[in-house]
This record gives sequence, structure tokens and C-alpha cells, in this order.
Amino acid sequence: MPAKIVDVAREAGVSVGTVSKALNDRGQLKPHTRAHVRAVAERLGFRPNDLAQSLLRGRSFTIGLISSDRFGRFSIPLLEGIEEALDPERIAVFLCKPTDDPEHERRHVAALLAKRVDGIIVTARRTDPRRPLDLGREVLPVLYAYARVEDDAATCLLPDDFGGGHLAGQHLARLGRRAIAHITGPDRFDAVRQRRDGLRAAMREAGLPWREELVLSGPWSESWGREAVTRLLAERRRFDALFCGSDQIARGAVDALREHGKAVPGDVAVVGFDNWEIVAAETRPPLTSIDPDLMELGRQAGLRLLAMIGGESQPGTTTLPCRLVVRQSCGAAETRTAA
Amino acid sequence: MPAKIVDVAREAGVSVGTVSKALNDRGQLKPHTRAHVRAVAERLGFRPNDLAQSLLRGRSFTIGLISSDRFGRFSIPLLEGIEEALDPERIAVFLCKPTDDPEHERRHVAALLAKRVDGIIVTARRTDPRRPLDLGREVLPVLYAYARVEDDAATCLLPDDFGGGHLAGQHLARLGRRAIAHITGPDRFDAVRQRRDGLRAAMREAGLPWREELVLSGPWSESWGREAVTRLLAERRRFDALFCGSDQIARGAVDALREHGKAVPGDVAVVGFDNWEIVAAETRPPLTSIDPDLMELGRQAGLRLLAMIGGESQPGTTTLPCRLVVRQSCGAAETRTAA
DNA sequence: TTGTATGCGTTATCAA
DNA sequence: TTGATAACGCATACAA
Repeated sequence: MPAKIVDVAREAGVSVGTVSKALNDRGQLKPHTRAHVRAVAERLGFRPNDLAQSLLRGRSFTIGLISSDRFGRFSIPLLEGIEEALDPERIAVFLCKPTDDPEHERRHVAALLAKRVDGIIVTARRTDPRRPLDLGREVLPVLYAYARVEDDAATCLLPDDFGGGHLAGQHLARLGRRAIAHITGPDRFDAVRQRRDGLRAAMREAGLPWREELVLSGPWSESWGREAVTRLLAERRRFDALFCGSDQIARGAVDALREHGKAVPGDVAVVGFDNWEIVAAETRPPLTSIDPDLMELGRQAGLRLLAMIGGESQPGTTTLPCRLVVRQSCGAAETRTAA
Repeated sequence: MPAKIVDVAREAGVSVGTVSKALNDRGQLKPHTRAHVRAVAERLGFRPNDLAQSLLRGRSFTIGLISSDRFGRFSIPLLEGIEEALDPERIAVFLCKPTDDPEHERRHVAALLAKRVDGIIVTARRTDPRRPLDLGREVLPVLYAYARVEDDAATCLLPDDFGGGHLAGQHLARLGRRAIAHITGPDRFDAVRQRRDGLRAAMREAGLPWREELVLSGPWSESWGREAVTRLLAERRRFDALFCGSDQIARGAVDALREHGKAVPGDVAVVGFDNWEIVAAETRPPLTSIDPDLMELGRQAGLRLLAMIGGESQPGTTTLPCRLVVRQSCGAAETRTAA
């Protein structure tokens, strides 16, 4: 059994109150006593029991993390960011097995509430709306990170997909590309529509015409990227640039372009999305890509939840800027990482 | 403030002891009283405070998860497995920001000990030895999952890399391949050596000669896979099969083979390692691969930690079998998933 | 069948 | 300057 405060008290020949004061720098204690108690505590390896402290304070210095979808590669940077923000505050994170099932979710929430977490961060794989977390009659700070929710009073943090698409279009336009094709994911994804609209806005600003026939929606896969490029070429569409809805799609597209004898970036400049290092960097040539900066999103999520726990409520949806990461698929040497 | 047991007691017109008994099915209570108390508790949304319970029981029903390396794609299935094992036991998981720094790690351990976790699972990215977790004088069940430690008394769970290599060699040999090349990761990785030795053992069993010139070590990257194949072909090495140390390497190798006019699996059968769906399935042709079954490893880790918490100590290193996942890169239609 | 009292480990208040 | 004691919320042994 770990040493408790009474053990320290007995060993040091003082009362528990004195020990508490000595270790927490409270009250007025003779310096000698303080030092002595500390030495004894150190020697005994005393470590205050957080459970007792939390019970007393009514705060657990703990938050819960719930995911409404399987953990995936998006969760990792998000997680890292969240922990980075919480770590200095000495707040620990309870991880809940991701689930799509409302019943499981309810059980997770119940468990978190029973553990008296100070707040909850909800994460999702998609940026499409989900139902709000059901807290019953309990009231507790809840923040949705990389998740949108059907409730205007909710606090949501999302990457700025529109801005990301805009950034891609702007980059390509500035490099002198005129005909930008767009191969992307399923249209039912909010992110797909946002990125597309961002691209369109950037093109309009650059005075470039929008051509529906250059926009192709399909699955989030490499093979779709290949298939879409093949189709564009078969249809003899003319395009000198390609913005892809994901790095995986871009990877397939670049492979297909190369296999059809098109040079990247010579004939076609390509911008991907996600900046998934392992895909973007291994593509030939390495992909210029839009980075949704999920780690920063996680960090902001942690900081905002902290603020909410502190009493500041900040309802509404906030989007965080994406970054342009330049590699070699656009032929630009510039190293802008603009917002 | 959430309702507490006294609130329920007052509202139900009974004492706290009665409430406790009613809700926990203890003691002898008039059925009517029990029902009444339950109804009141339900109405008030009463939820016992785990902090108080844990303090009383001396157990927190909570474990800590520490990683000595950044979270990566390997942690995800591991995590899912761990949670799957712990979920039914209603045990929550504290996640600690992964770190390589012993000082940070010490702080994490201190935090977990202060929270009175019932046990700790340590994870690493590599299967190479790490220093044991420093618990000070505390004693607590610790399990190393996907991590090896320099301490024979420690409990370690690892994928059977040797078995995985053996499985790959056996599969290729059974398909009639005679000259198996091996493109793999850096030799300093224990996993690399194990997988290689497993391959060698399988080849010996099949009566196939081992040729050092067909074994190439390099970085864990696609481009290394391409480079290695290019080198083998340039040196005019003859091989009709290829076992790669990772799916990424295999992907690069397959791309290079195709680009050099070699058919897969026609001219060369290829087996990868990791069964990283997103890589293996998108390779042309889709990769047959060895799956280290990390989710199952995580599940076992959770179950064993549970056993250790229950009092059974089970020191030593245990390896869990890998599975062969057949796709199309070997031309085998058989669907063996042997151990 | 139900109520009361004690303890879990800590901090804070007040008395000494 | 230090010590005793009451919380925090719950379960449980024992008294009624």
C-alpha cells in the first residue's frame, strides 16, 4: 500500500494538518518543520491520493474523449494536440472506445459522468452533423472537435475546408494554371462541398471559368483517382491543374497521369488534401497538399475546453485555417504556408 | 450539482444506508421500499460518484496507457483491442501523451499513480528493448504490449515476427516458388531479424537454398522498395518471389516490378507485412500480407492486465501468432489464415 | 426491515 | 506555530 498522509504524520511526529500545510505551502509553519515533513514525505515516497483530493474539491482534473467513429489516422494528430494542451494543466484524458451506436455512447457518457470528468471532447471522423451528446440533465462543458453538431448552442471546432479549397485554387492560379480539374470524394460529405466551393471562389477571383465537366466525385480511394484521370483523358478534357479532395485520390491521379505520359507538374500541376505525410511524401513527385492542421485543431480544442471548464462559454462553430504545404507536384519552389 | 445519495434519501424519506442497499441489491429490504428508492433515484438522475466509491474500495477501475513513442497507425488497433477487453469490465483508460523522454514518462507515471490506477499498459512503436517503467517503490501490475523490456520478470506481449516470416516463406514455397528475395527494414530492428530468420527457417524446411545476395536491408519506405527491386534487376538476380518487411516496401517493390515489365504474381509473387489495409488493398495487384493482428494483441494485453490486477502474475514474454491474409499478389486463391 | 455510524485520504477551518 | 475535526460521497457493519 502506498504511504498516506497519516503515515507521514506519524513518522514525522506531527499531525496530518501540519503535513498537508507543509507539502502544499499553506499556513504558517516553522521552516524547520516544513523541511522535516517534506524530507519524511520524500523518504516514504508519499504521493497524495488524487481520488481523495478530487472528492474534496469537486473537480477531478480529468476529461473524457469520445469518438463517434472508429479511431483512425485523423484521430492521432487530434489526440496529440488535445493532450499537448491539457498536459501542462495536469489534466488527464479518459479515452472511450469509439462507437457509432448511441446506446454504447450513452454508456460511455454515463461512465464519464460517474467519474466526474470536468468536461468532454467529442470527435468524429467526418465533419458532417451528428446528434448532440446526451448528458441527461447533467450540465458539463462539451466541445466538438472535428465534428459538427445539430445544435447552434454547441461549441464546434472544424478545419476550414472552404479556406483549404480556396488556398489550393489560389496557389494553382498564381502559378499560371488556367484549367483546374477537381477529383474529389462523395458529394454527401460536407467537406467535399466546402472544398469544392472554396476552389470555385478562388477561380472566380482569378477570373477563371468554372467547368462542371472537370469536377468528378467518387470514393475516397487511390483507384478512384486513377479512374477519374483516365476518364478525363479519355474524354479529351483539357486541364493543366488538378486539385484532389484527398492525398490518396491525388496519389492515384498522379500515378495515372504518369502512366498516360503526362508530366507532373509539367503538363499538370497537382494539389492534394490532408497532407498525409506517408502518402504525400512517397508520391512521385511528392505532393503539394493542403494541411488541415489537425494537431493544432486538437490543441485549440483542449485550450477551449479548459476555458469552458473555467467558466467561459463560447458557443458556435469555429473554423481553423488550413495550411498549404508545398512539395514538388506544382513546380513551385515557393514555401508559402499561408493561412 | 449532480444528485447525491443524501438527496435521494431525503426525497424518498429513508436513510442513506437504505438507499445504498436498495440500489446495490444488498441487505434485506421490503420490495416496496427498494422499488420506491429506485424510482426516486431514477427520477433524480442519481449517479454514484466513482471517486467516492474508489476511495472506499481502494480500487479505481481505471488503468493507464503509456507509450514510449509517438502514437502511430500501430497504436490504433492496439488501443481498440485494449479497450475491447476492458470495456466489459467497466474499466476506463487514461491515455498519456506518448514520449521518448524518461523525464516526461516519470511525470506521467507519477500522475497515474496519484490517480490510483489499477494497472499500466506500456506500448512502444518498436519491438526493440526499452528500459523498464520506473514505478519507484510502488508496486502495480505493468504489462508491455508491442514492447519488449530489459527485465525477465516483466510481462511482455509481442507479435511473433519469426512466425510471421515463417508463414510468408511457407506460403511462397508451397506455391512452388524457389528463389525468394527479401527486401526489408534496417537490420537494427529486432523485428527485421526475426522476420528474416523465420523466412530462412521456412525455406530450409522446404529445401530451398538461402542466398544472402537476395536479402536487402534499407529504410522502411516505398522508395526503398522501388530502389531495392531496381537494384536486384540491375544485378540480374533471379528470383520468383519476394517477401517484404512491410507493406510499404512491398508497395514500392510491386510498382517497380511492374514498371520494369515484370508481372506480379506471374513472374514474381509478393508477400508484404503489416496488412495495412490502406496500402495492401490499393496496391496493384492487392498485396498478400502478414497480419500481426495488433487488435488481438491489444485484447490479450487487456485481458492479461486484468488477470494481473486480479492477482495472477504471469511474467515473461509471450508472442502471439501472425495471420496470413491472402489477396492477389501471389496468385493463390487459397484463403488460409493459419497461425 | 431500516437507521446510524464509521472509514476511505485529503484539505480547510478553527481552536489551542 | 501546530493540532483536532469536519467535510467530500459512498458502502458497510452493526444497532435498533
